Amino acid sequence: MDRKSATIQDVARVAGVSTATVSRTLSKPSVVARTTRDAVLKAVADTGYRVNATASNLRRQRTGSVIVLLPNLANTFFAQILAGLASVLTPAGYGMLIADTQSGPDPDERLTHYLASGQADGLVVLDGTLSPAALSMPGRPPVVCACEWMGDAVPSVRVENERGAALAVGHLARLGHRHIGHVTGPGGNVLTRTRLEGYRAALDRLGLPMRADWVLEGDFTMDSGAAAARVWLAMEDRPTALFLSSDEMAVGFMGEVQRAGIRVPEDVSVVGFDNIEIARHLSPGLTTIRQPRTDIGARAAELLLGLIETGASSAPSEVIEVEFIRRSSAGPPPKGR
Amino acid sequence: MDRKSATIQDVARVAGVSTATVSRTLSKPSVVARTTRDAVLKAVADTGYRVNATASNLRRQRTGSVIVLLPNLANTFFAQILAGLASVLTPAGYGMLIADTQSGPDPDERLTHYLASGQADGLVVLDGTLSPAALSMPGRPPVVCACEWMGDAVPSVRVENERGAALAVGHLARLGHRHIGHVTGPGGNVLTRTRLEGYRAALDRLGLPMRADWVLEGDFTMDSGAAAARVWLAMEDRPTALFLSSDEMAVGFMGEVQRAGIRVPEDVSVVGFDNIEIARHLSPGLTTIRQPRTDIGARAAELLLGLIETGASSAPSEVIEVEFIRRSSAGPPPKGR
DNA sequence: ATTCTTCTTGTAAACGTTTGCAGTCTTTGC
DNA sequence: GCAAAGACTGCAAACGTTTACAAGAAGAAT
Repeated sequence: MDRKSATIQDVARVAGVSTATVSRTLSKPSVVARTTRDAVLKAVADTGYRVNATASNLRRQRTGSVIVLLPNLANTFFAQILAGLASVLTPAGYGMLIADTQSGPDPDERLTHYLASGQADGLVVLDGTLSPAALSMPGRPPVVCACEWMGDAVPSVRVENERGAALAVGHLARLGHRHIGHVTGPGGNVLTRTRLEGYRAALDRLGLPMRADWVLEGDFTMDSGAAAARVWLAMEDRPTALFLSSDEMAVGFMGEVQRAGIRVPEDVSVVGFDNIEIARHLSPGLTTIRQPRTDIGARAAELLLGLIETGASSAPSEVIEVEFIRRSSAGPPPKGR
Repeated sequence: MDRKSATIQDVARVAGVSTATVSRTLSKPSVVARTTRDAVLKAVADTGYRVNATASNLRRQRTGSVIVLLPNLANTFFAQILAGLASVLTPAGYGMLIADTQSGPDPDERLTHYLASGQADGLVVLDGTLSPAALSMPGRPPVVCACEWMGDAVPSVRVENERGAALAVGHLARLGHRHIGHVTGPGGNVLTRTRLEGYRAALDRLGLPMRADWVLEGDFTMDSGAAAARVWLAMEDRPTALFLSSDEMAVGFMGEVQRAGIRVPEDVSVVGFDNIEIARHLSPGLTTIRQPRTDIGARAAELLLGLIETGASSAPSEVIEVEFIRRSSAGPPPKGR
C-alpha cells in the first residue's frame, strides 16, 4: 500500500478499464460484465483502494452526514438515543454530527443555521423546545424529531406518553393511594404537557382528586427532583405517592427525602419515567415506565433515511410502546391515609 | 435566497471579481484590498452564500471531521467527554463522527479500518483496550487518547489516577479504617492497573494490610458493582471500607448492600471514582474523586487539532488534576474493627 | 526615464468521483 | 444476409472549491 492512498484512476489503470467502469462496478455491479467486474474487484483489492467519500459526495451533491441536535450531550438519556441512531446511520454510510443546542446563544437560530448550511443531508431533532417556525424554509433537508415533537409539520418517533402516565397512576391507585402528586418536566415541553395530561386523565377516570398544589414543576433534571422533594417535605398535607415525569427527577427526589429520614416506599411511593440504567440499582429499586431509547433512535434514523432517499418531506409519525416496570419504590400508602 | 444555494461563482459575478478573490476574501482577508473586500462581503451577504464544505475539503485534501472511537455510547461518562470534545471541535469547524467499538466484531480491526479509510483528519480514542500495534501504519492520521492511553506511542490526556486512588485510601484510613478493600475495573485496562497500583502503594505507605481476597474484580459497570457487593456480603472477614474504581460500580455496590439491609456508611464505607452527576443525589451522597470530564475532552480536542494543523505525529501527553469530593458514604468504621 | 519592488487580481488547473451520452460489439429476429 | 435490439464500455463533463503562477498597476529607487 502506498503512502498516498490509491484513487479510482489507479484501479482503472491496473484493471485496464476506464474509471467509469470501476465506479459502476462498485455502485451498481449488475450493469458490468462478469469478467470485467472480477478484474476490477481484483484491482481494487490489490491497490487497497477505498472510495474517497468527499469526492463522491461532492459529485453526488450530498454530504453523507446527518446532524443531531440535542439540548444536552451530558445526559444519559440522549446518549442512548444516540447509540440507536448510530446503529442505523453508520452502517448506511452516514456520519453523525452532534450539535449541542444549549451551548450557543439562540437555539432556534442554530437550527436555522444548520438547515441552511447544507452541512447535512438530514437533521434529527431531540430538542422539542425548538420552534417549528424555523422549519418553514423552502428546500430544507428533511427533519425528524425523536422523543419530543413539533406539531404535525415534522415526522417524529415518540412513545406512548399518556399511556405511560396512566400506567404509573393506575399502579399507585391499585396499591391504595388516593393522594397522588406529580412532578412535571420543564414548561412548554410537549412531553411535560402530554404526561401531565395523562396523569390528569388517569386520576379523572379513577375518580381521584387532583390538587393543583400537588403538581410540582420540574425540568427533568436530578436537581429539580431534589428541589421538588424539598417542596414536598415542607407541605402540610402531602400526597402519599408521586409520579415524576422522568427517572432523573425521581432519583433526585428519592435521594433528598431519604437524606431527610423519609423511607421509600413506606412513607412515600415514587414512580418515574424512562427506566434509565440506574433505576434498578437504587435502593429501593425505582418503579418506572420503560421507553426503549435505543429503538427510538434506530427508528428515527430509519425514518430519516427514508425521507432522504425518497426526497419526500413528510412521513407518518411513529409511536412506540412503553412498558410498566415494577420495582420497590412504590408500595401501599401509610396507615390512615 | 434561491432554492439552490449560491456558489462562489454567483458571489464573484455579483461582486464583479473572480472566484479566486472571493475565496481569498473569505480565507485570508489580509491579502485583498480594502475596497474589493467590502464589495465581496456585501455580495456574500446579498446572495446568502455559504461555502460548500465538501468541495472545500476535497480541494484541500482533508475531511473536516474527526472520528471518536468509544466502547459504549450509552454511558454517562463518555457522553460528558464527548461534550468537551464537541465544545472545541465544533467551533474549529470540525465535525465529530462517533464510532462505537463494541458494536462491531473486532474492535482492533475497526481502528485499523478508520485509520486507513481516510474518513477523518484525526482520531480520538476513548477505548484503551485497543492494541497499539494497529497504529504502526505509515501515513496514518494523528491519534489522541483520552482518559485511557496506549503506551507512549500515542499522546494522551488523562488524570492523576494513582493520586486519586491514594486520596481515596488516605481518606478512609484517616477515618480509622484498617481493612480497606478495592473493586477494580476490567482486566487489562490501564486505568484498572493504575488505580490498583495507587491503592496498593497507599496501603503500603500507611502500613495497612492488603489482602488479595479484598480486591474484587469489576468492569466499571453498575452491574459489576452489585456483583462485588454480593461477594462482599458473603465474606467471612469483610473489609470495613471499599474504594471502587468507578462511581458506577459504587452505585451498584451501595444499592445492593442497602437492599440487603446494610447501612452506608455505618456498616461499610464506600468511596468511588469519577464524580458522576448522580453521586451527590444518592443517599448517602457518594464520596468520590472528581475527574473533570468536560475538560479532558476539551484538552484532547485541542491536542488533536494541534497535531492536525502542524502535521506532527507526536506531542507531550497531559495529566489533569483530580479533586477529592467528601460526601457521606464514608464514615468511621463500626465499633470493634 | 528605467528598473525593481510591492500590492492586488485573474487564469486555470487541480482535488477524486459519478453519470449522460455515444460508440462498439454481440446477439436475435426476420 | 441484414436490420434492430441489447449488452457493455469509454469519453468527457460536471460537482464547488483552493491556490500556484502570472500579469498588471502603482509607486520607489537608481
